[in-house]
Amino acid sequence: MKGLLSVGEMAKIHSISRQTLIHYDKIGLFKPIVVDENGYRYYSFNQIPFLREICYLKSVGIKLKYIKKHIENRNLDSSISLLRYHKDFLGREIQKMLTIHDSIENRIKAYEKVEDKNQELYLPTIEYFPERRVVFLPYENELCKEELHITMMKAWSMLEINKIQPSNRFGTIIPKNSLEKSNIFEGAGVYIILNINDDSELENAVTLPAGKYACMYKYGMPYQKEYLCSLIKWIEENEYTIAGDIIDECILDSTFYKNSTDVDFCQLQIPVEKY
Amino acid sequence: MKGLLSVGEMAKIHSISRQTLIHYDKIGLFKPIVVDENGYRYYSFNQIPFLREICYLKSVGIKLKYIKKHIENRNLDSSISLLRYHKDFLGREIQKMLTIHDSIENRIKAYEKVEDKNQELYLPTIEYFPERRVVFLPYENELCKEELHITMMKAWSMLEINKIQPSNRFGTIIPKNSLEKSNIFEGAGVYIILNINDDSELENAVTLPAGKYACMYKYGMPYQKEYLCSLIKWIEENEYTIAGDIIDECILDSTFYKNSTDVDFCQLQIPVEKY
DNA sequence: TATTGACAGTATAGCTGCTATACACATTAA
DNA sequence: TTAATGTGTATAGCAGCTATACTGTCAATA
Repeated sequence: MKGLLSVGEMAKIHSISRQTLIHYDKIGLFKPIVVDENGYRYYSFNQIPFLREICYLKSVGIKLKYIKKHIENRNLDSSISLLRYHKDFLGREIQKMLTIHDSIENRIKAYEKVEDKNQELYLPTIEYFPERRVVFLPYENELCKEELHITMMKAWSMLEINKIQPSNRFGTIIPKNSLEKSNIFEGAGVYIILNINDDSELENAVTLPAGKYACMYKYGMPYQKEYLCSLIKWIEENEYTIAGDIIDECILDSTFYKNSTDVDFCQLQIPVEKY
Repeated sequence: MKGLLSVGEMAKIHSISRQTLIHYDKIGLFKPIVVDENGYRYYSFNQIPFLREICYLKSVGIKLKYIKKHIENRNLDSSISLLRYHKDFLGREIQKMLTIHDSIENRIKAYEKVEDKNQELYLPTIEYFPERRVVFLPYENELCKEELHITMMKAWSMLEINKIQPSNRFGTIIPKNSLEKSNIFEGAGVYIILNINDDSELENAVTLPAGKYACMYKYGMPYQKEYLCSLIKWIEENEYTIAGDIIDECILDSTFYKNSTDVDFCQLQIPVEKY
């Protein structure tokens, strides 16, 4: 048809598919000015800027629904407000993605560290740890696998509710002064390390002090006391004293092992002082 | 069932819906260890870390398809490479979104500028413009509405092919030395301004010089010569000389006007020197 | 004139990761 | 006995198309 463009031509001009134009016609977003007796669609040259604008708005991520609403009654003010709204939305999305990007990077670093350390199994060493801010949640029942998993997930949910990306660094804290009690897990609980740049205010936030820690890598769950006893024995033999609460950090959880009854790969961390 | 968790419990622990767990079962991503005679699903506590990991990977935007592939044969190396791959992907996505964010901001600024300038219609003024880098594409046929739209879209596509976000600042350039010719549009073509931070190498990139321009806002298409003539007359009367190619910038295209036969809101920009 | 190829049309399924709905059955408490 | 709660299945819907299958139109060529 002379002076008009077919679907194919219109599609090609805008580098979109014929089907897309048919789709836009169906949803009423962008209709041809003429449809002939065979149902063939024809567009006018004047429609080119409209389709271009639709394609632009689509390309910046605005939903067709909103484009449709907008394009029907387009003016300078409505254009500005649509773009402002979407710009702000994008800004928030970018922020979220940066947070996730960081979270992944932290995880990768943690895993890479494990690759190096995997050798020194059951071997007591002294390591320095910087200050760590954690969220802490006490166990409510006797410590066992079930209680551990459930409490862990409660702590995890607490972070999610506060829109904090949980790190993969978590474990169990056993209070120093519970070591003398009949139940050494009295007052114990799970912790999850918060990212350094995370300054969210949290009720259950606790700070683990920087300093020297007697450490030991081991395969075993926190409720298996034998490794803890062996490390405490080493501390005494080497003329250190326990300077604070005991940390049992999960380095690789059971998802890394085929057999689901397998235990975690953990690191005991006991703050020490020389006397 | 004792020692096991029902769908509802498992869902609640992980802050996901029952339906989601059923869905994961169906697609084989995460299955209960026991299904009783009524079809009731039961999960073990040991499965908690697996589901947590699935939820984490999902939350950072990894597709279930890839999570499934990964989780079946999970180890330290595969975890690191999955995370690295996704981190890089995210990085690229963030870059794209930043570019779009900029593009929107530029557009908003341009529209805000129009809001101020809308008054001075048909009134010649002198404005200073900084250097502008543009992509230029000559008209191939006699200049008319059709040729203008088609050429404009060709230029637009060129940018898209080179993955450059087109700006909304475009128009027609008429060579200075064509003013004396019988067809003043000889050698004329469309241009689209490139964003300042855009240093892509392009065949058709041209730089419009910084300097003083005699300007006039008008409603009319570039092929309507009357406004151009009137502005040139004003230049002569005010003892300026034309110092370079004529620019006819489209400020608001026809998508801003209800009647599709309406013309664009444009600004003529003619570089001038005082003699 | 018949045939071919490039167009055009319609209808449907598929993608992703669920959510929502409708309906049926099981279990437990009042 | 009834009701509430929990479980099951099946299906549609969301967004924005893409892909496939099948049919019809038009112009040019053999």
